[in-house]
Amino acid sequence: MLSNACKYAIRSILYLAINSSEDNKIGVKIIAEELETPQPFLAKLLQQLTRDKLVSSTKGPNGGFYLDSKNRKNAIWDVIISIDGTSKFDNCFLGLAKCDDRNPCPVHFIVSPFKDKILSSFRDKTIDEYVVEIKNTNRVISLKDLDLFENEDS
Amino acid sequence: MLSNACKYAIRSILYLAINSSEDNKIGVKIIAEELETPQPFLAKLLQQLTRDKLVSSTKGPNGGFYLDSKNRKNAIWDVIISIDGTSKFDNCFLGLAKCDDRNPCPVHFIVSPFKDKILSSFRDKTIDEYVVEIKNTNRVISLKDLDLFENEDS
DNA sequence: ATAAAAAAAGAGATTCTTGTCTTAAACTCG
DNA sequence: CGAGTTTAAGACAAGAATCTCTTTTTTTAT
Ligand code: FES
Ligand code: FES
Repeated sequence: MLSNACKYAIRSILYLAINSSEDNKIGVKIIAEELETPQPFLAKLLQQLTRDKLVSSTKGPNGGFYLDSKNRKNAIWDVIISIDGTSKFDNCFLGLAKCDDRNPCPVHFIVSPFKDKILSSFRDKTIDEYVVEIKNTNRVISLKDLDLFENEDS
Repeated sequence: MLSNACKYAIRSILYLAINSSEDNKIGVKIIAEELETPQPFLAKLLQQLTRDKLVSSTKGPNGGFYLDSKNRKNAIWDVIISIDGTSKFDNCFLGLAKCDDRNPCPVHFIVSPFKDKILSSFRDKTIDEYVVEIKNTNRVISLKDLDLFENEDS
């Protein structure tokens, strides 16, 4: 559904939302290590996001990427638009030319409610709100955070 | 989620399930036209499906592809395994290394129920059963069938 | 000023997916 | 048998996605 590029970008934005500030800019190197993504490739993506004003950056020593308060008012959806475009969300799951309720493919009514949900999750919440939700519910973003509950079987 | 190749393959199987029989084999050319897919590419896919005994074929005049009663007992899931493999269904939507309920990414609990549904739709029904469902509910398979209800606004 | 640090930019390499082309093999029918 | 038809197979080509490398520009700190 999403390209690798877009997945990296979303995870970067969330990472920056949680860990960065104007006083604490983070370099590509760190971000790439934390998210375990290819470094120069991620750099390209961050450049793209910066061009589209979804993240902020400064050069030089103590420079790096961060989110200012304006950036935090955007939605994940804006990241998807910037990197992947929206076509993958509009297209039919089985590749038919059109996807709508009146000419549904065999899985349309399974796929369609899911699309709506994920869409509203990405589009109707600001990054800020997203982060609050992530913190409240202990969601994982980077890879290194995995297996948080390794030894606490429920 | 699914590759083009896999979408073509699924649509072909469904097309053959509805339109072919041992007495009515269908050539690649016709199938490719009906589904509006690149012909030689589809031929490759049908060869692959034939190797995996998901479709049947005979060469020569009046030859072509068809589904025998054994083929019809398979599931769409078998097509996906044959063409794409299952990894796309196992992987995390945001590209994290593992996808499970204990280390959920921010969208895990949105994506996960959908995966279960689509999976059971593909895995727990035979092609035969799928076709019955398609016929009962007027689902669209090829592109040419689109806009069936053009002038019957509900 | 100068040196170091970091992003920006652009060219290039690799791999994967998609798609094409050509030849071989098998089958049918006259 | 022999001509025609259709799948099978394999090599090949184009394109996109992914990833890398090098150079330039900007900023900070000394
Ligand atoms: S028509 Fe196929 S997903 Fe909507
Ligand atoms: S952990 Fe991301 S979808 Fe399950």
